[in-house]
Amino acid sequence: MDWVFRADEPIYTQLCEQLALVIVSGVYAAGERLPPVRELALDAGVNPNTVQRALSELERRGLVYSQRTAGRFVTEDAARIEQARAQLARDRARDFLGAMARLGLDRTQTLALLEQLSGGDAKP
Amino acid sequence: MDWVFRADEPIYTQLCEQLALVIVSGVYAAGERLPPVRELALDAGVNPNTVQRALSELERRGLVYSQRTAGRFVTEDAARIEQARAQLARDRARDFLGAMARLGLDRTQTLALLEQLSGGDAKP
Amino acid sequence: MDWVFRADEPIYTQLCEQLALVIVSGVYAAGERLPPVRELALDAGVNPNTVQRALSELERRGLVYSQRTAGRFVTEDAARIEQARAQLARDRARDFLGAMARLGLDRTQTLALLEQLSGGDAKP
Amino acid sequence: MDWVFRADEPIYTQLCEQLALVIVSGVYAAGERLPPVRELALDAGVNPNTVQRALSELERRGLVYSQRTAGRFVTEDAARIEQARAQLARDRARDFLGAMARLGLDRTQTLALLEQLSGGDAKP
DNA sequence: GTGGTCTAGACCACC
DNA sequence: GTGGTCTAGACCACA
Repeated sequence: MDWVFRADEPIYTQLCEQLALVIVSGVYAAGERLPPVRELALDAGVNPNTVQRALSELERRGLVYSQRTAGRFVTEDAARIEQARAQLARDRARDFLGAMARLGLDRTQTLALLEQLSGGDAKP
Repeated sequence: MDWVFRADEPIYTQLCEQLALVIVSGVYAAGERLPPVRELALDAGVNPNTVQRALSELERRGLVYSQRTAGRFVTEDAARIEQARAQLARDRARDFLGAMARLGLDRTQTLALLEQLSGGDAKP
Repeated sequence: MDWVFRADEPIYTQLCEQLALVIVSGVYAAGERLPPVRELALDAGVNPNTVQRALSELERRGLVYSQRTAGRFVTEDAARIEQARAQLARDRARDFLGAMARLGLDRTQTLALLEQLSGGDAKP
Repeated sequence: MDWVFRADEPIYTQLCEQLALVIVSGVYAAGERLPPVRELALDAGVNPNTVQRALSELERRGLVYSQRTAGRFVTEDAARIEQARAQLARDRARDFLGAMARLGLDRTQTLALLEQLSGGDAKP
């Protein structure tokens, strides 16, 4: 993973978001064990406490659960993962529509652009 | 403006991108004077040279032009601005499709989600 | 190389021009590695940043490309080099015609002079 | 005038060259009075001694002559001026042929380029 | 006061 | 050791 953080939002929320992303993307499958906190912290270049906080939030959302001694695991509840995936997609889509609106494209134009884009690789 | 920079890309390119965005969004109209380099630098919290570099790139793209003593101005060529706007929209749309694909949504599902989202503010 | 700079044009543009010249002249062949930035800077007696800027412009023109760790290389695209060579020749020729015009020689007289000069080393 | 000097040759020779140029170009007509040394020096941003030296050389070549009290004048010998003009043109032409040779164009190709160039304003 | 250029010096990622 | 980026600070031309 390549962890990238912006300066305008707490790192732990961004970490949380990115972890949710890799989970719903299936990088870590349902029921799979997550890397230890220390390892994640080292990898992301942040403080272990920050990782802890992000994971707690994911736990609150029901995406991961922890077993005292064995570590943390992705939930085995596929519906939960699916729900999170749908939520992330919805958020992204909403952001996208907002960005396009700021660029002066209404919903119709945006959809038209996407249709057109899917056709083939237009030259950039 | 709220300038936010990520750590995975040079500041000057992000600055360039964000400036292009505010220009094509009409925050600075065609022919309008941009703030002085030093002011932008102070505002964005970066070195004037970095701003200079970003603006030079915008000048190369024909979005702005500079008058040595008077300052920098948005181009008066509306077509240029329109073209840049279309390009930015295309880039965003492409990124979006990629992100959705990573979330497991193909083109049809993505379009359906956008359609559905148009109705109103669904629960967050 | 003997680097000579005039005072009426930025160093980096002159550097760029002179580097283009040695490339299209074949001093550095297609695909060949250029000296490191720091070495060129030392050689030319300018700051490494200035060399960097000149090389970036050459890269933008497609005459050189850089590999982060290995150094900079002349493009392997012979057509690009040939195109640049033709462009330089055209520029030089245009300048020459202008200079001769300022000396009062029209096109016919200029061509005649060049023809005459071809014979051998006339007395200086 | 915009006086520009390189660093690889004594200023006085370059000054001499440029003064010869303005004379044979007719900026100062035959018999016309040249500006005082001090004025030229101020204008060119060099030491009056340097101007003196350049003018002495021009005097040696017969392009100018000095009258103790009245100042320096362009020679009234039109043939001398014409001869200098021809010499300058020859020098320039020789330099040009050399530069084109370094760019890989032989005399035939060079002449062809000039012919082609004179036709119209090709886009750069 | 504006844009533009240049220098000096630092740090980073990559191998 | 390589290219790349960034900062700090200076100077210049121009009006």
